[in-house]
Amino acid sequence: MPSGKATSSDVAAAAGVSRSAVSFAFNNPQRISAATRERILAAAEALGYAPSTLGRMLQAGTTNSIGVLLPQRLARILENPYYARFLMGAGQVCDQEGYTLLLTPPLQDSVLKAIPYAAVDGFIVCGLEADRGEVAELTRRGIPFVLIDSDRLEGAPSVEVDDRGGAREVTRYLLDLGHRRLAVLSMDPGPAAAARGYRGPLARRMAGIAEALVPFGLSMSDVRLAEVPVSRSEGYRATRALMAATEPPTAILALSDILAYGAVDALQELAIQVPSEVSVTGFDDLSESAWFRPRLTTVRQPIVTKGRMAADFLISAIRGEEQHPHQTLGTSLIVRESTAKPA
Amino acid sequence: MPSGKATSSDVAAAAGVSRSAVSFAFNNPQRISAATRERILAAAEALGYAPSTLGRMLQAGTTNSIGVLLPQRLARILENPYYARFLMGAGQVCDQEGYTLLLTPPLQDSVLKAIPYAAVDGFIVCGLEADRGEVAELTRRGIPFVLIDSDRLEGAPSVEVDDRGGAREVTRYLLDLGHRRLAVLSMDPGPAAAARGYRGPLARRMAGIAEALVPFGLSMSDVRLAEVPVSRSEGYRATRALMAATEPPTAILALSDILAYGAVDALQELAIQVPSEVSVTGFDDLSESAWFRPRLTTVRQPIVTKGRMAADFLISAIRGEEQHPHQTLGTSLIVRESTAKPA
DNA sequence: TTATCCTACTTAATCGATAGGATCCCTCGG
DNA sequence: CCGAGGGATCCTATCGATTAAGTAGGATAA
Repeated sequence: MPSGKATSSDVAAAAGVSRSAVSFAFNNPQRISAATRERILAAAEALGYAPSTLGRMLQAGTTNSIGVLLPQRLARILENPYYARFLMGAGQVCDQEGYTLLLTPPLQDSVLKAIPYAAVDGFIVCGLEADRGEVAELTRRGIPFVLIDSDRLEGAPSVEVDDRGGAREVTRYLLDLGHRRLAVLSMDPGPAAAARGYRGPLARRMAGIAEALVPFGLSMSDVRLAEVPVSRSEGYRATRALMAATEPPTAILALSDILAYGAVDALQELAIQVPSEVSVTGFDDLSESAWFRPRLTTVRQPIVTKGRMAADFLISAIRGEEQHPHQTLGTSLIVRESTAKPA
Repeated sequence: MPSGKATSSDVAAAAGVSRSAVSFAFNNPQRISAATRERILAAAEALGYAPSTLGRMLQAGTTNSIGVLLPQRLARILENPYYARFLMGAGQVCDQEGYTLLLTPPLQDSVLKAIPYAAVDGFIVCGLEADRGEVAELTRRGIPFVLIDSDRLEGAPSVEVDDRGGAREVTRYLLDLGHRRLAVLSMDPGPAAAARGYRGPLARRMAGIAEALVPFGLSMSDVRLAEVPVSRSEGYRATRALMAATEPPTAILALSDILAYGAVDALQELAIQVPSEVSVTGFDDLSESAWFRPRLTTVRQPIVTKGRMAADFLISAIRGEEQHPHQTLGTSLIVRESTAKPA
């Protein structure tokens, strides 16, 4: 048997029928006699025939697959529990609706280049910061998409989070406790940030922090800022550096739980008590944060819901139901045990 | 502009050339004059034309995508850090080779049904326990695949782990420490297990445990066994039940780090000291386990390497290079702080 | 007996793009 | 002025399946 090569024509020839008959045998049994159907199926079996996925997709014009356009390489994305949870939310909807999930990382470092290589019915576009070439490209291709972790954009559905409010709240909380020497442990905004300033969630969080500082007569220039890639070890390293300064901070406000974990690691190693000597806060409220010791005070954002909603919006768009829904999800401050009044 | 509807014929008509010319303009510039090319590209731009992904794939016979055939729904898979790490390994290779990664959960609870809906060049097949219908189906379709977390099978490349050795080693370690009342906290083998017995990694781990017991004059009937779905809270619940027994175990041997975390949670809540009163071991050595308190003693399996290797084998198979490589990866016992001699 | 209707298929168009080989046209040498 | 050469361009088969529309043959009804 010529492995994997049998086509519907081969089966048709073997069974002495036309290709249409073969198709009917598989998809439309009532349009063909039982006897012929048997004959066709037998021939198919003998030849090891299975209908080509691509052929069917091309004809049907649908892939039953949704793409996730990622801002970074897979290896980086998947080591981040944030994305795991986000994908979980999107996955819930996919499970229900029978879609598969195509992870599409940049191709040759270009998100744009990756688009033509993904056979999907629509995209969830994650945190694109740089230019908006992607949006134009998707629009011109007529592929539905939903924006996530980006800036709100008319004409495109999106799911956003109230990052600004969350950041404002946690900052105010620390200030209310009496902290004045704050350090912000932020994710690396990438090389483009110098030129264009912050974008998306990071911009909103920074704005929220700045906002909260005002009533206390402080500004961003009064807080120490460390920008590092999101990983526990980077959080650790940055915190060690931060604490080595004269007048080290009394509170570390991390913009990601992962970074906060690293900060606590560093403090523990330096034998600095959390929270009695230094307070630490996170952002995200990953499930691990409740188990973490000390239990982490953090800003909860509904990551799973975000994923679910993005997938929901996308599927609506694919079906041509809704046009351009926007949704902003709330955040909430979860006070646990990693924060206290300064010594 | 008729959004997303422009085809190469439309462009050809608009530019006054044939469809081939359009194709050349995009893929084979040297076969066409610069002037015509410009004209075609201009027409394409005006019409909002972009070559159809599916069309190209059908013609090229390649999708640049590899599928991961998953044994459970996406929502379940993605909440398990084990899979996140595995996918990360596979993702590293995809990044390098320019493949996308298609997550393919069962369709209507059937792994088999999901296969025809995935347009991929090959599959990584994860932990299929039930029957082997999938292998037959993939073979008949002529799609390359690699088996993971399964039983070794001639005629199909696979990447396995020495689960048996790892389980034997950790069991012996606990016995050597002096523990005699062991509890095994195992993952739920699913409904089929009653009829067919254990399969794959679980079978091997159980065998390893049994093997280690022999020299000490013990057998599986001397250890308590709890089988639960892999989640921290299930580990917690099972452990509470385990400890409520008369003569509770002095050591809990979990077959997954996640379950071990849950076990420690439960013990801490019961104010039972780990490791001085009860020892706990895991399996996997997730990166969190080194940060966990007490630092978890566990069996390390090279999950990321497994993912990388699976993807490597698969891509070799897709390119028709290697035939049916098998690889068995080693495990190693990582002794940390969650184990000690019994009181 | 003939018009009518089904059943069971077949024919052919369609989904979009790619590329081998044929064809066209221009230029240059003889 | 004609033929050869060569670059530009076009024709058409192909990838593999689906499905609207058409047809042959038999059964049914008038």
